[in-house]
Amino acid sequence: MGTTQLGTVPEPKYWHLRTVLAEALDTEFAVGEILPNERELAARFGVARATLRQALEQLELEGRLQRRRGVGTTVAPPRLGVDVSTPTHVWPGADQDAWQPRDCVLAPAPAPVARLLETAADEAVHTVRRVRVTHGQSVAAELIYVPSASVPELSAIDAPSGPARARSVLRELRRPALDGQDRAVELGSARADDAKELDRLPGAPVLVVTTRYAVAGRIAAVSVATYRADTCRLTFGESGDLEISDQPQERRAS
Amino acid sequence: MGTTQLGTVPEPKYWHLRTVLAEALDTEFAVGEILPNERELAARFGVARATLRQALEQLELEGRLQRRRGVGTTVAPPRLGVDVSTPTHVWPGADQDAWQPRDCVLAPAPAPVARLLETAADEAVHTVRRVRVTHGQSVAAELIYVPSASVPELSAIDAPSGPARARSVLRELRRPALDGQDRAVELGSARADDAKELDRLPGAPVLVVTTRYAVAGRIAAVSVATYRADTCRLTFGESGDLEISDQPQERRAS
DNA sequence: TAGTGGTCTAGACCACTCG
DNA sequence: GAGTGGTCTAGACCACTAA
Repeated sequence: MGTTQLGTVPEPKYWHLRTVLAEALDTEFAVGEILPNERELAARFGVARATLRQALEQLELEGRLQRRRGVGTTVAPPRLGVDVSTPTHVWPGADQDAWQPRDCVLAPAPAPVARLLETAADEAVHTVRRVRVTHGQSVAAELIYVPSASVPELSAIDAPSGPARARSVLRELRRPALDGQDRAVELGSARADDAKELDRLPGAPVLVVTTRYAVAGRIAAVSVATYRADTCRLTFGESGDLEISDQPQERRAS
Repeated sequence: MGTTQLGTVPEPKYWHLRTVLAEALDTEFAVGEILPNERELAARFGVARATLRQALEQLELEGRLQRRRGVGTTVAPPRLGVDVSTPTHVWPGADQDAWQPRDCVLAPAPAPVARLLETAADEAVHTVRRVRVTHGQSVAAELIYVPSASVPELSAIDAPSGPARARSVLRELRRPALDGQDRAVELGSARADDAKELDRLPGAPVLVVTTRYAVAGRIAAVSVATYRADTCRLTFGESGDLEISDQPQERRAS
């Protein structure tokens, strides 16, 4: 038996369909244009609607399509480059950045966050919720967790809730000198509350950026920001003008 | 009308199933354990197999499950933290890093890459392929594109192809002084060749890290690295020991 | 060869948007 | 109310793995 079988691998229909559609998007459609509806596309390609949807899901995951219930499927614009790099010693909300404070509650953090903060699982922490808006679009929702022990002054804030309280907490947060921060990016799916904020359905793919803020050698705060994976490209450094949105074509073997 | 309707939103079955399964994973299963097969699980929960699969797909996307055809569905270990931060002035392959050179060809770059390099779409560029291995696992596949003009010495390399040529090219690449680099992360789906290298099926979700290398104010090289999104968490800075793998629980509204 | 996940079908109904 | 995408069903067959 040969080592590599060339013609014997039957490509799944939905994968082939994805390729065909991707080429059509490049050549026959403009950004924002509406595609024929799923039932018509499925009929046109001679496949079941579920199969056609599998191909569309791929293209949506790659940021090339946008689908909205009740409206239709449109050709997505290139992904927005969103800068997530920060000066090492700057707290969130330090200056007029792109974030809009939404609310702040005092509640126990989720278990994984509590582990990062090295607090008891049931200890209440200040939780600021804010949303990042770029080009008129909500691209990220963030939760910032601050244990009371990190910034004692927080307990003196009297605004009961809402954006006002969130702003106060962020202001007080700037008191302690920040040693540094580090960051991790991973794939996740939007929880119900984030999905609503981002105008997506629950389960939509998101890029989760977890940041730890260190003060005096300890983690003083943790933020978990979820970015829309379909419309965003996270940039670090001065790479805001990067223009990679298309998938590279299939390469030829050597 | 009230501002928030609590019981009126019928949660999709697959989403509810995802939650139930996620809790079961936390409490009843150990890492590596094999779940009952899909047909049995579907029967147990009284749903169609397709619906059950939708829930499993979510959990796989979140890195909590691993599914292998012919084998079964197992509980995934926490995601590997993979450091993707680099000193600003260091070329790839500069020292003994975790990458294994595979091959190098001289071929036209994909259109989006050519745009980044500011080369003609049909101009042949040196393309190094290498694979990143951590803990005995292939976690990323990378293509490094270097136009001949950037490093003239490359044309003198005589190794025809294979890892030897790839190593030679990476060695010559270190000649010009690197001004700096910048980086972007976005969601993509694995092409056939990358999927094979990463032991995944085509279309599997990947985190695409695009790096531009600047020399004398111009982009001298571009690398596109695709990381397995299911098993990897990309870390920047000293955050290698971050331990966020679970999704935060649903939070209570204020 | 038995058992697993992966693909595919042909329907049905629902939730949402918009004219 | 018409049209869209989202969810769901109950099957079928295929590709792959391992005993």
